[in-house]
Amino acid sequence: MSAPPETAATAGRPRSREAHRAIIDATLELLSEVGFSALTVESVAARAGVGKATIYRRWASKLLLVVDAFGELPALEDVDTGSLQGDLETMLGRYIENFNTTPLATVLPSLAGERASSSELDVFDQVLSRRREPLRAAFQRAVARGEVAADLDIALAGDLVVGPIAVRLYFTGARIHPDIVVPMVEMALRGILASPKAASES
Amino acid sequence: MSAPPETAATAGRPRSREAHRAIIDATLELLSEVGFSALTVESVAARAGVGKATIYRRWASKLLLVVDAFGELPALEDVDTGSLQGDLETMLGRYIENFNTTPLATVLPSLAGERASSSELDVFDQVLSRRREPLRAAFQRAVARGEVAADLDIALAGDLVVGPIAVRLYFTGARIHPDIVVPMVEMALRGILASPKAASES
Amino acid sequence: MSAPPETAATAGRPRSREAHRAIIDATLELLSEVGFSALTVESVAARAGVGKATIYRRWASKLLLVVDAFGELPALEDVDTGSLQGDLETMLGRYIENFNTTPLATVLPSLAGERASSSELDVFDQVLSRRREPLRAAFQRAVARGEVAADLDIALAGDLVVGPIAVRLYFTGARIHPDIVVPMVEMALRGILASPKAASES
Amino acid sequence: MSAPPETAATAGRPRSREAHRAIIDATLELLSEVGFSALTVESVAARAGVGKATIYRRWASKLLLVVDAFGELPALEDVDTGSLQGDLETMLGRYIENFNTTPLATVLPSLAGERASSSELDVFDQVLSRRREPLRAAFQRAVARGEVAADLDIALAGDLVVGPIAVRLYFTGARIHPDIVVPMVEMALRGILASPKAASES
DNA sequence: TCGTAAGCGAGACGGTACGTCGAGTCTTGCT
DNA sequence: AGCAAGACTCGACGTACCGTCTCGCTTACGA
Repeated sequence: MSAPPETAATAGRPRSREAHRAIIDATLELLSEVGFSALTVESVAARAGVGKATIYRRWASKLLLVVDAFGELPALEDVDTGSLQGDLETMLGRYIENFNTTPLATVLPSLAGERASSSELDVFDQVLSRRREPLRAAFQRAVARGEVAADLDIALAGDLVVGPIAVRLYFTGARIHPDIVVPMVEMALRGILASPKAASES
Repeated sequence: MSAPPETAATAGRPRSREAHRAIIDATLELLSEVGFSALTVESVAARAGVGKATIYRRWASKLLLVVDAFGELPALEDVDTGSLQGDLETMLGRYIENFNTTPLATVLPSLAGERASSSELDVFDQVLSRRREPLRAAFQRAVARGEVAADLDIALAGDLVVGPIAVRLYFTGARIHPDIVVPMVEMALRGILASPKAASES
Repeated sequence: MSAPPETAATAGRPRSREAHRAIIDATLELLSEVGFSALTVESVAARAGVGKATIYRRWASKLLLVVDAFGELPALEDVDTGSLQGDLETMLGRYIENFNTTPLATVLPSLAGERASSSELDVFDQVLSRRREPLRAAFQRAVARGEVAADLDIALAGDLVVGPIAVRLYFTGARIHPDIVVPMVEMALRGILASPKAASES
Repeated sequence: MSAPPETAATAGRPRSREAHRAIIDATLELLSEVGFSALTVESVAARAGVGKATIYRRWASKLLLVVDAFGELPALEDVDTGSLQGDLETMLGRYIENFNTTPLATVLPSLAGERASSSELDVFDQVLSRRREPLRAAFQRAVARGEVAADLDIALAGDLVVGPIAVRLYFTGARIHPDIVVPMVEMALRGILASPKAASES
């Protein structure tokens, strides 16, 4: 992250926190309004009441600015309901709400798409994996509770749960309806819970 | 699609099929070489040995050109092995190979990302749903065989199967290893096959 | 213009002459309306109801077309009043009228200007010298009458008479007022008539 | 003229004087080499080592740029020899030399021709009249000396002297030979000096 | 307390690509 | 073979952004 460094000992005028905030805010506003590919650094500067150099002093490129702004958008939020199904339904239900209340639904695909053809977006990977951390945590709790097999491929299980949302988000112009969460989690969870051994026993 | 229209009787010199092909081919080549966001219409024109106007006469924007070129990249390929699991493993296995042999792995996320913040990509939706049609067909065969419940939500089932691939494609820089297909299909399929009714019966 | 030709003749060039006229007329109209530098061959073709190829079959370039069209604009008109002064005043007076009734005032400078930086306008020279021929003729009559010195540099004399008009036409946006002709001719003529010998005798 | 304004206190980075000079110089060079109508803004930018936007920031069009560059080409140069004839012969003689040493011979007709069909060239008029100022001054000195009639139409007299040069410059591809100056001035001057009154006296 | 080093808004800079337009050529089918 | 229509290549247009670079100013720290 490029938050104003705490490191001291720098001479000269310190970087303005207000400018930093104004830039991030303007970026998020504009992402909502015009989308990612129509976003220009010049418009961000104008909206934030800031010179372009002030932006480039903090971020090396427009992309990295947007990645940082994206980092302020709501991610999966950890919830411990006591059961895996409860955790997943709550977490994903809340997360989906963000698609309608923040530019997340456009920014996330845009950045992911850009990452595919850009090499400078290693940063993006870290942001993404951090954002999915609560999901991993929920699975680990389930393992600890003995709710799922100990040798469960947690990464794959996570992808299975999140997959349908990703597919609809990327491949569909339509909004994702919140009601889909329950059947979606249910179906994915059956696949996850029914370990091969259990399946053969039944 | 902007394939030369079947409508006849147009006055004037007809549009050149060679130019059309050369443009699409150049686009695909350049997508492989430099990726989507570094692709320029000018470079396509130069590579195809074509004037820019000839491109813009056919496609209103770089984006629509790329969508059309994308339409020529390999999609899911229908295979009927007799079992749902066989179908899915074969289809997805083959499809994943394309990520390493075509620009698909960069173009698909790029276009999906662009669609999120662009309104002119309605076309893209049609292309995408056509490309997924074989998946739907495989599920319908399974329904006909009684292999899965008749009231299965086929769209959701499809998303569940494809989801993990999408997640890894979009959110990871890493290549998708072909070996993941078998466990991936297995896990998804367990969720799909274990219908609520069957589960309560057992 | 697309009405079926009345000519009974079969193949060949049934509309050839009409097309030629239509092209020249359209060119002159458009020169009046939009001026030389905004004139496009495409607009001429459209106005004339003619294909571009039909124009290029006759003229090698837009410039040569305009030169030809220019050739149809009124030139100096030979008049024999019996005296040099009478000839010049009449001829120039009439000529100046054309500046207000034809696109001459814009086309002539435009072509002259183009000639300066274009090598293909040799043709233009011939057209120009033909257009000035009546002036030369008037001077030769004056020589024959003994009205001017036999060794008069007729070319220079012509330039002197026409010069002020040229200067005003080229260097001034203002229209040339017809009343200027009389004093202009008078002043030039005094320079021409007062031969060095006559001057020394007086 | 677009010389850097004297107005102070403008925010932001000031416009580069070097860029300005480089653009004008490149324009003049290219005018010499390829002529007016083959001059492109892109080539000027390339030659000057400047972005196109830097040119368009200063001049609204190629035409206005060339007008400004033209303003730096040598004009009539005021000379006071004591006699009108001496002044004119010297001034015009020197001026004609410029036709062979600068792009003047092509730029002047080109601009004049363009002015005829373009409304944005009001600027050009001012440049032209400033350039002819020395001629007017010479005539006024002659009036003061009593060398010519006090009521002489100076504008007309100027046009008469300059006229033959203009005619040959515009209507002839041939170079203007310096030797023509003496007879040309002589003939024009006789017309100017021989006032109507003097003529009637003789 | 004051110099100085860096940050600040503004906006010009060199580039690069955009999407448009026109010149002059070529290719249809019709006459 | 000429014609109207219109697509073709080429190349310039004028615009818009990118990321960098001055300008003339604050603004805080350290001497």
